[in-house]
Amino acid sequence: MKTKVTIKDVAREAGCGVATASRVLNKSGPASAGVRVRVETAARDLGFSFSAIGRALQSSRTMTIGCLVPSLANPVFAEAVQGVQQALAGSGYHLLITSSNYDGAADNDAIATLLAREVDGLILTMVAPEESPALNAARLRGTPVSLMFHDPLDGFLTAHVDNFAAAREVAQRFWALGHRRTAFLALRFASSDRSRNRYAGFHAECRARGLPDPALIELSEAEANTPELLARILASLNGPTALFASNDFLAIAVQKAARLLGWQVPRDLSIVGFDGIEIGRLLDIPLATIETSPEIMGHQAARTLLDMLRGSTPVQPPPLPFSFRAGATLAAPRAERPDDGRVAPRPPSVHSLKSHLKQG
Amino acid sequence: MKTKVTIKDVAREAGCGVATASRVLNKSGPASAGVRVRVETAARDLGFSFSAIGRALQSSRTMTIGCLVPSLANPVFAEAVQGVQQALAGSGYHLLITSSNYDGAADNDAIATLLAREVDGLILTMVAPEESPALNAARLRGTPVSLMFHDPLDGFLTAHVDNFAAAREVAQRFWALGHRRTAFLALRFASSDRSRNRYAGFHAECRARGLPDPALIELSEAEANTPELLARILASLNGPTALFASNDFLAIAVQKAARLLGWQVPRDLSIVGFDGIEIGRLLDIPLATIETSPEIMGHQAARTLLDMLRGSTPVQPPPLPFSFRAGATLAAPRAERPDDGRVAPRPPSVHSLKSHLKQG
DNA sequence: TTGTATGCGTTATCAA
DNA sequence: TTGATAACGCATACAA
Repeated sequence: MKTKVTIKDVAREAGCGVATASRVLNKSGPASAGVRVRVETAARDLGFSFSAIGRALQSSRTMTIGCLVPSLANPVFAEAVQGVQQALAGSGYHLLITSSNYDGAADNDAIATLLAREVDGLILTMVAPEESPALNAARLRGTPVSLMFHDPLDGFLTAHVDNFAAAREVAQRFWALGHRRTAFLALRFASSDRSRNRYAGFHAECRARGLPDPALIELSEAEANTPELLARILASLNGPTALFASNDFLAIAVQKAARLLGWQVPRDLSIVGFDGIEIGRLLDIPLATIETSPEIMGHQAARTLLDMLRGSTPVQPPPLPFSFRAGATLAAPRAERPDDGRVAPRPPSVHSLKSHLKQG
Repeated sequence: MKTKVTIKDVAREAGCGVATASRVLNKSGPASAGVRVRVETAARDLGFSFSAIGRALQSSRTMTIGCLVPSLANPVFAEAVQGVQQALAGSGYHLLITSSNYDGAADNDAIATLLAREVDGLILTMVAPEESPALNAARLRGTPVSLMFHDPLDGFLTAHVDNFAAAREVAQRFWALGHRRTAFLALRFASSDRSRNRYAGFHAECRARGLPDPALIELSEAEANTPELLARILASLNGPTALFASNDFLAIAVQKAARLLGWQVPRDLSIVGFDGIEIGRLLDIPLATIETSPEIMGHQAARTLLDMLRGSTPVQPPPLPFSFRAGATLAAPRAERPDDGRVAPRPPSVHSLKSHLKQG
């Protein structure tokens, strides 16, 4: 019933010493045929299974890997975790998963907890990896760390896509279609190096093409989740014809908001997202987006970590590929200015256009 | 430094015994002011933190809870896990998360592994809880178990919604709008008690209203993910005017397929989903669905488990509320047909299901 | 081939 | 108020 059966019980039942039982069950040493069967049947009869605790204490390896992501509710991270799990399957390692809810302090707590559990390695996506005490503690302690989603950092290896380059491609495509006034939409811009790098690339390419700097809009949770609020923000912009959303959810939300304003996508506003979540394909107007593979990212991060655990010293892998996924949310702007006959209520005068567009 | 610093190191540094150091750091016993500061500074200087392993071995409690879900890629489960995490926050317990990928065998392996880690409790959503050896092992061992999503089972407590009743409500609404020929769409029907119960409720209410039995369509992964294949299946049906999809993703996918056939939703086909995922609200045609709260479900499951761990013996909580979320995918059928509801050789319902049908 | 004894990090017991 | 020690479950060095 409530009794945990240990190797000692098995040994007693089999009439041998614990060392012998251990050797038999682990196939780690010699044992006569006789005692072998006795031990094995005893183990089976008693329903014995090894205690990971005892093993960990003795071998100073827990065979556990700690994984931290900002949120599991975001399918991008959930998929990455799936990729990690898959890469770990059969390796003997198991995953201890935590999420920080995009909270930098929780981040550090979580890592500290994982370290206290003596995880053998860490796979992390953090809010602020740059100056994390916990990350330093891990390094000090000699616990291998593999990052996901982050751009290359310091002495850490990371599985990532080139956010900067991907964002440049979006700008390039906007430009090629004839868009001139653009906007960049982000949630948690300040706390996400991904968002920042995407904006940086977008901005850089706009400059390179001679476009005005994109309008940068950072949304609050409330604004992102309430189409009416988002619509108001959209309306206050200087009539961009193309908008780059830092992730696909925002891209979908902004479409909803545009609809509230009576704008048609892509006629009145082209939209491109980021991530390439599956649902984007199924929408009435399939979403144009940068397609990445979080699952492969997780897979790569896990493989890198396994390499470290195996004793080798892997090098920083190149960025994972991304691809532009065409979609009906992106098209050429409806008409050449100056006289854009959009019906939507919006305040801009021609003058305010140039003066208002500033980088953020 | 690869050196793990233990309480022994702290004691040596502070010039006291390990017991004293333990008492100070745990505030679990008397200690003179002098030794207290010495221990505390030593611990800080050395960067000491307790080993969860050592603690677990000594106290036979790991302060870890094992959690198994079919997949983290499904936001419904991901949200539930979030709810679990939230309920556990501050309780001192941490989560060991695993997923089975809807594989019944992996299910059992996963639980066995969690038990080997001596988790203090389990929060589970399984493929086949009814006859799981691992689940029995947990019970034998005395490890508290709390289920999520499953309907009440045997001697286990579960956080759930009344799938049967929710599905009846869908049928009732179809009926009230004048629909007569209906269909039920499911993925992994055979391996999901949720799907089965939803069909059972839908079927029962159709009967109760005098409607023909709904057509039951079980999709393969490939069919669910390929609009063309799904369209072919839709076309082969007997012209249902209303379709109940076992989850929101299917409901979205089937809209895409309908569009391929030139059908308009809801004019030619009404669609209702299940789960109430957020994205459904943002779609061009907002999805009518049964809204549930996986997060609250996870929260409840965790609280039930915490009660058990605290030594009380909670009772089975009532089903969590669900609500019908209106959406533009549901409307009255376009026109009445003369042969309404009782002509035409329709594809028979799967007979083997009848054994699963619960009474209303 | 086998069994005994030791140590892993911690806490509880108990004697000082 | 302290500290030495046993115990937890396991693997292993070493002795038999």
